[in-house]
Amino acid sequence: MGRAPCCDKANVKRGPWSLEEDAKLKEYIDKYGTGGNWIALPQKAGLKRCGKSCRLRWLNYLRPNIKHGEFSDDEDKIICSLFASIGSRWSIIAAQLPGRTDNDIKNYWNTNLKKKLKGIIPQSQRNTQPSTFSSIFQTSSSSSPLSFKGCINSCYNTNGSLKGTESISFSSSLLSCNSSASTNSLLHQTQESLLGHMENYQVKDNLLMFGNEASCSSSDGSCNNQIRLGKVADYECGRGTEIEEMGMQNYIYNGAEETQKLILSNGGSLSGWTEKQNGLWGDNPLDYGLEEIKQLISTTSCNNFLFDENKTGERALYY
DNA sequence: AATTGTCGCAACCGCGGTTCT
DNA sequence: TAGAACCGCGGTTGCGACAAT
Repeated sequence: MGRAPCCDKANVKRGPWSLEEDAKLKEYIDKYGTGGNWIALPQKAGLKRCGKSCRLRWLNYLRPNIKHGEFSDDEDKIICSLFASIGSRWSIIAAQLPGRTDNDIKNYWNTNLKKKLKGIIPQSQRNTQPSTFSSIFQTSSSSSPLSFKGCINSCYNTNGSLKGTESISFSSSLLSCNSSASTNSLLHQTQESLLGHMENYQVKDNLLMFGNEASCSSSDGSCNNQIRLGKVADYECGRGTEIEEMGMQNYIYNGAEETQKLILSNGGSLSGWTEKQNGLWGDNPLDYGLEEIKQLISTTSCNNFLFDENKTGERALYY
């Protein structure tokens, strides 16, 4: 048999902690420490609380040197940088910010930082935006281990048609190497994602289409308002690994998190795709510039679009 | 002044890995 | 070695405070 149950759930108090409870818990831990056993602690301390609740209260509120209140710009930057690098691993992020708790940072992120960093223009301007913008989307599926993010950068003329060469890029931290199944799944989800979130696009027969089909007018039959969604059937892990697929040339970056890039193109050459030495491509998350972080941050928000009038051309997004 | 809506944060829930009997 | 509890984590919820109408 295993251990005895940690607490009688019917007889433990829940909800906000009173000053008296705080004092009891603090006094007990100051005197005896946690003893490495949170479950036994409340009884010893004379508290009618679950051990789990005591632990949370202590770690997030009562323990010494906890910082409350405003986050500094430096803290903002560190949070953003680390989030861009490792995602929502709040405990790790908190470890880099003395006095801050994971819960604190998580709340701060969800309620302040995301909004602070996002330059979201009103919905009413989306479809009439005449200049360059980037559209960010993310999708995830509970039925699949894949969770990926990506962006489409598009230049639109004032009439809403697409202009210039466009590119689309995706990244997935969970995509396994040389797995065509994963790749297919990714592409499938990509299409669903596009269909679900990109109101200005449609996917038909593996073609991501901008505007309407009638706008296809090239003399050679090719359409500059279409992007072919193909699969990168085979690729290698490793930073700087060069791949070629459908006439494009790009790099796959394999960082500490096994992050890899799957990049799809409209079939033409993708000039401008190079391995960056700094910024987003950097190894050290703290090397990220704030503007770049903003872009990264935006990718973590489901179903939201970020419009950036100052950026043109291709850009990869990853985390 | 009363009502409704929004925001921020503390606390809870559930899951996965670890530890213990 | 199996099974149950413990621990820590990230996601979500509930509620009080404040703002807008």
